[in-house]
Amino acid sequence: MKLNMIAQRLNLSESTVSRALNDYQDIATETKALVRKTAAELGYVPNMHARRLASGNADTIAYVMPRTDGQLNASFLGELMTGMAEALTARGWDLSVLVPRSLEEELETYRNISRTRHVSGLIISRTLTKDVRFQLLKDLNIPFVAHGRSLDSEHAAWIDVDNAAAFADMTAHFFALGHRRIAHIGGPDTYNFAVQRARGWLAALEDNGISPASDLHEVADLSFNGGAAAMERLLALDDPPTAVCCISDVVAIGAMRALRAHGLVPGQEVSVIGYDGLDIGAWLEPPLSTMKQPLQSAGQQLVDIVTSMVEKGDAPADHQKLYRATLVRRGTDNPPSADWPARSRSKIRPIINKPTGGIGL
Amino acid sequence: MKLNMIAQRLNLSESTVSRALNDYQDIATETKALVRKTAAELGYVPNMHARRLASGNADTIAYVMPRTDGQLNASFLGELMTGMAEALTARGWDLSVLVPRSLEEELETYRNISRTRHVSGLIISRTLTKDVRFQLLKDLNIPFVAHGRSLDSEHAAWIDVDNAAAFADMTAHFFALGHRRIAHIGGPDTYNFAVQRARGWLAALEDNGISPASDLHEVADLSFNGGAAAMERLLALDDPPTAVCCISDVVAIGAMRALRAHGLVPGQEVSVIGYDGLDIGAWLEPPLSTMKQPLQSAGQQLVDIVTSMVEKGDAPADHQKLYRATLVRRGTDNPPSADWPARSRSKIRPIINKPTGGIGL
DNA sequence: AATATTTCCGAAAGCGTTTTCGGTTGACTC
DNA sequence: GAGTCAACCGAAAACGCTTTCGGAAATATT
Repeated sequence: MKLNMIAQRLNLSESTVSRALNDYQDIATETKALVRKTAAELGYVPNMHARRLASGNADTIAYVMPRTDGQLNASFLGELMTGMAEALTARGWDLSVLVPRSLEEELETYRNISRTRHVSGLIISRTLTKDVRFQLLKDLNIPFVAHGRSLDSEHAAWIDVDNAAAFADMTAHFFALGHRRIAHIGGPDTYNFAVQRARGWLAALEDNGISPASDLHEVADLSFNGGAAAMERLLALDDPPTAVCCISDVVAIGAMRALRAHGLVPGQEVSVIGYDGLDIGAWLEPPLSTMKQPLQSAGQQLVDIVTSMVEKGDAPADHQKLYRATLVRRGTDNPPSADWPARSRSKIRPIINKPTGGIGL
Repeated sequence: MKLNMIAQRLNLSESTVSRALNDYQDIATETKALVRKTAAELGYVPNMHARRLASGNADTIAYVMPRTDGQLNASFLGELMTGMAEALTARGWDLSVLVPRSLEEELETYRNISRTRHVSGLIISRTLTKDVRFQLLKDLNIPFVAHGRSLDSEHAAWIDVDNAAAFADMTAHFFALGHRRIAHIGGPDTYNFAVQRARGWLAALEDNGISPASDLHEVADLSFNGGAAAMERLLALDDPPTAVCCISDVVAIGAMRALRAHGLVPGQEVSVIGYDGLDIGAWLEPPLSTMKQPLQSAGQQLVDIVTSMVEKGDAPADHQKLYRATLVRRGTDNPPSADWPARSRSKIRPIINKPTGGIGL
């Protein structure tokens, strides 16, 4: 089952067999065929370590998993990883997973990789507005592609959703439905996508001749609780919004809870649209409208890009792709209600809003 | 940055340096210290491929990701992988991910691994009642640990939740609340956990002197739709249940939707408890009660087990661990309602129940 | 017909470790 | 003071493959 066995059997040299299997041009076509046939017969599988040591290529792509901020960014994760793994195994490459505990550890890992080259390329995600990784990876000369842009990603490879367009669409949709007080619950602007989404919302408002009221822009933790808290603040306004653009479905779900806590029905007094297209949204009461990004193939794409950079030495900047998210109307986006905000506004009071804690059996 | 450089610098042989770094007993303590110091100074990092080729150890654990049945087992996935990755990097090992497209492909992958040994151990999950992988991996002599048991797992290493106990607890809890018509929405019995959970439910019924009515045992797809459909069937019964034990939170959420579609409120006319402890459950209306399994550390555990089997050659059967799930009461488990089932039973009719499909913008 | 080109293959030097096997020392035993 | 043992280290052979280089045979060029 080693290379030399198949060489012996055919009275060829090891090197010839090796080159035959690797499709070198200086091997006769029929020799190649012969070698491949007997290789298959003998069930030959090359030893990865030997191959990698000799060639210097690791044939491995590492996915840098975001340090879980606790969130279920996860439904996402499964699809993404499946896509990556499939694309890689089709090529005979390995998928490795890195879960750095801190930024410093992450950067240190990158430095190691650049030394040993035991990973040929990286896929990073959860990009920050200002993200030092871009510069470091470039300096270290490690091929990589980012899932999401950054201010520092100009010369890097990335795929991303057009966040601004998505939130502009979302906002314009609310406008078309008749809404005029359209709020936005965004995220910390260390996340680049948070900045972009806020920008899209703002642009759409201005395009439609609405002067954006700064009190309609809330910043929330990217969590259920964060969404709930932000919505509380919006409801406490003198002139609360009739529609809310939420930075994520998770945040939107928190916001829905806050509405209910005040006896309001999402999509009735206050319309809500989330972002991510989580399946679960369809099963809420009422079903949550959302923007869905096409990430079924994102994993594939990312792998294609980074392998191509590794193999063909493609320039990073040749690989920048922007996708559009599409609106999925499910139930929480409707025209504004006539009797909202009601006269009896005094009834709206902040409410402590925590999910019911678990009680052990 | 190679081994020989640090050897030259110290006037030692490569082999001495190597053994020093690997803590061999036949190297003077002070020599070791010296070697390690200069290794650190020079920023030496061993070449994985060379090391692995020479030693024959791959120092890599592969996680076999379940072919996504579409479900959001994903929040789960994130936690699990984080745990595994952390435990492995602490040891300097790699985490690799396998996503086989079919069973046959999966088995073939295992055969390859047994040849090349480019993976030292496996972590498999989503175990089936009758699961051929156990026998094959044993025959191939590949160290592995399963996340979940099987009929074939007697001589294998595994960690699992006590599914039977969990569903017995759940059922007993319903009984204590006063319920007597307690249904179970289970899964296909190709999944071992489905069998165990059904068994737990059944056992608790009998323990409490209830003769289980076979019409109260539904089998569902492990999906939102599956849960909804199963609940529809239960509601169509002449004597519908007052409480339902659901095999998963996802199924439970589908069931809740079905209840609402009939104007019923989960936890009022019909109580519902799910399983998995998904965070999202707390944000439903009403919040879904559930059984939570302690999978925070499952990844760690799995890695500990499999690495120990690889390194110390531990016997698989020494590593079998059962955990208990705990009830998290949130809102859908309450005493039975007096006026249910109502006399006006004729009102209950099957309803086509699909989530509102998305409409593009 | 002699030379120049291809076409195809073998030899051999790596790739950077690990690991076995002896071989020197110096200390210890009697 | 010869022999025995430890303690410590170096030489060298793997590990299984890739890749460069040169050479022989076959073909094309003039």
